[in-house]
Amino acid sequence: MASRSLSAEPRTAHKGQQTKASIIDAALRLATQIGLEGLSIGALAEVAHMSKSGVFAHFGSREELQLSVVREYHERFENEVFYPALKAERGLPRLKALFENWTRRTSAEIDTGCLYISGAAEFDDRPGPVRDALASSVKTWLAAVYRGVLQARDEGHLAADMDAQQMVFELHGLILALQYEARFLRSAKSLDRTAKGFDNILLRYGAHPPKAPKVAAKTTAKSGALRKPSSSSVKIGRSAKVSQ
Amino acid sequence: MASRSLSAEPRTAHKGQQTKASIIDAALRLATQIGLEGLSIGALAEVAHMSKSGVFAHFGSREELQLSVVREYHERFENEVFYPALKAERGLPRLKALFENWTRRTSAEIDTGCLYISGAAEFDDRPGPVRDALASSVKTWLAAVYRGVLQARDEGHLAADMDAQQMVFELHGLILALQYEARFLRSAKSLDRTAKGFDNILLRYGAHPPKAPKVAAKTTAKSGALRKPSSSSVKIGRSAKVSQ
DNA sequence: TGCAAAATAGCACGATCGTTCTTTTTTGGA
DNA sequence: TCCAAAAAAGAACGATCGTGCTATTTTGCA
Repeated sequence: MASRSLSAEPRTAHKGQQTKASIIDAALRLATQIGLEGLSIGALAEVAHMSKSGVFAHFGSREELQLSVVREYHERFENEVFYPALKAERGLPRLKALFENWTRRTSAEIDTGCLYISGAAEFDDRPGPVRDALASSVKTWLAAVYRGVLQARDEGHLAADMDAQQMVFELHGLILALQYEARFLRSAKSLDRTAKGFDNILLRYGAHPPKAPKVAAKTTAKSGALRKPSSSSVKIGRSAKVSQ
Repeated sequence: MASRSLSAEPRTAHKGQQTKASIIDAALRLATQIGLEGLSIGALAEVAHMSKSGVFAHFGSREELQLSVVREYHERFENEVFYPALKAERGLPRLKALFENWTRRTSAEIDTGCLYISGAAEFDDRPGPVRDALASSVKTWLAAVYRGVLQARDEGHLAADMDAQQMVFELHGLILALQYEARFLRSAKSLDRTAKGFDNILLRYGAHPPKAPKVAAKTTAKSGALRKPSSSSVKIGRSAKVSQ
C-alpha cells in the first residue's frame, strides 16, 4: 500500500495528474478573483477548455476541488514567502525577510486577490473541511511569524519582555489593511504605509534604533553570511497550534 | 415635487414602506451572515414570510436590494459608532470614543459579520453601484476618523508633526485583525490585543503617556464635561473625499 | 361603505448550479 | 500493434437563481 514507484497504483496515470494540475492552476486563478464560493465547475471547465464532467471527474465533488485549491495556494505561499526568508540569518533579519516577503506577495495580490483573506470572509461562519483547511493554513503561517519574532527576541534584537503574540497581531493588521485599502479602496499609498507601520512596530518592540533609521538595518541583514537554512527544521508545516 | 407631507406622492403609501423596512431588516441580517452576494430573494422571502415576487416588487432588482442593505448598514453604523462619539470632547477623548465604539461594534459583529469587510472581499473586483456604495461608505467613515485624528493633533493631544493618514491606516489594521482573528480564527484574545495595539499607537503618535499607562486615560476621557456636540458640523456624511 | 390604487401572491421563463450515468476517445504497457 | 484501463465528453436530473407577467388581496381616502 505504501510501496512507492511500483505497481501500487492501478495502472499508470500520467496524463491524468498532468491535466489535473493545470485545472487546479486555472481554478486557483479563478478562485482568487471571484472567491472560493464563486468558483463554479462550469466556468472552470470553460477556461480549461474542457467539459464540465471532464473537470468534475478529477475531484468528485466541488468541495474537494475547493480543498485542492486551498492546498495549492498554501504550497505556493510557502514557497514564495516562507522558505526564501530562511536564507536570512536568524533573528531580526529573518523576521524582516518574513514580513517583506509577506508584504511583497500581498501587494502583488492587489490585482489577483488573496485566498486567505477572501476565503476568511466567505467561510467565517460556514463550517466544514474548506474552512478548516483555510484556517489551518493561516494559523501555520502566523505560527511561523510568531517563531520568527521569538527568535529575534532570543537573539537580543527585540526587547526581552516584549509580547510576541501581540506583535504578530499588529503585523497581521498591517497586511490586512494593505490588502483592504489597496485592493478595495484603490489607495495608492498603502504599500508605503505598511512599510512605515512595520518600522513603527519594530521601534515599539525594542529593535535597537539604527543610526540612520531607515537604511542601516537593511544592509545589515544583507551582509549577514547568508546562512544556509542550517536547522531548516523551522518548517512552516510544523506546530500549527499556537493557541491564538 | 419637493413639498413635503402633502400630495406629492401618488396616493398614500403606508403599509408598503413599513413592510419594506422589515424586509430590509431581515435582508441585513442575512447579508451580514452569508454575504451580499449570497443574499438571495428566495431565502429572503422565506425568512420574511412572504412570496418571492412580493419581496421583489419592493426593489425591482437584486442590485437595488443590495444597495438598500448597504444604505441601511451605513445608517446603523453612523448611529452606533459615529454620532455617540461626538458627545466626547473634541480631541483625544473623541478620538478614543470613535475607536472604542468602532471596536465595540466590530467585536459585537464577531457573531454576525461586518458588511464593510465581507463586502470588500466580495466586491473588490466587481465594479458597479454596490461596490461604489460600499467603498463610499467606508471612505466616509475613515474620513471621519481622520478628522478625529487631526482634531486631536490640533488640540495638542498628539505630536504636531505626526502623520494622520498613517495613523488611520494603522487603526484600520487593528480593526481588520480583530475581525479576522476573532471571527475566522476564533481567537479569544483578539479584543485585548486590539486595545493594546491602540495604546501602542497612541504612544507612538505622541499622546502624552499617562502616569498609570492603562486606566488613567480612560477616566480622563470620561471626566470631560460631556460637551454637547457644539459644532456638530462634524457630520459623517460630509467630505467623503480624502484621497486615501 | 364603496372603489381605485397599492401591495402581495401565483406562476412560468430561461439560465446555471452540482451531480450522476452512459458513451466515446485517448492513453500507454504487453 | 493490440486492448484494457484511464480520461474526457455528452446528456440529463432536480434545484435554485433573478425576473417578468397576471391574478388576487389589502389598504385607505371619497
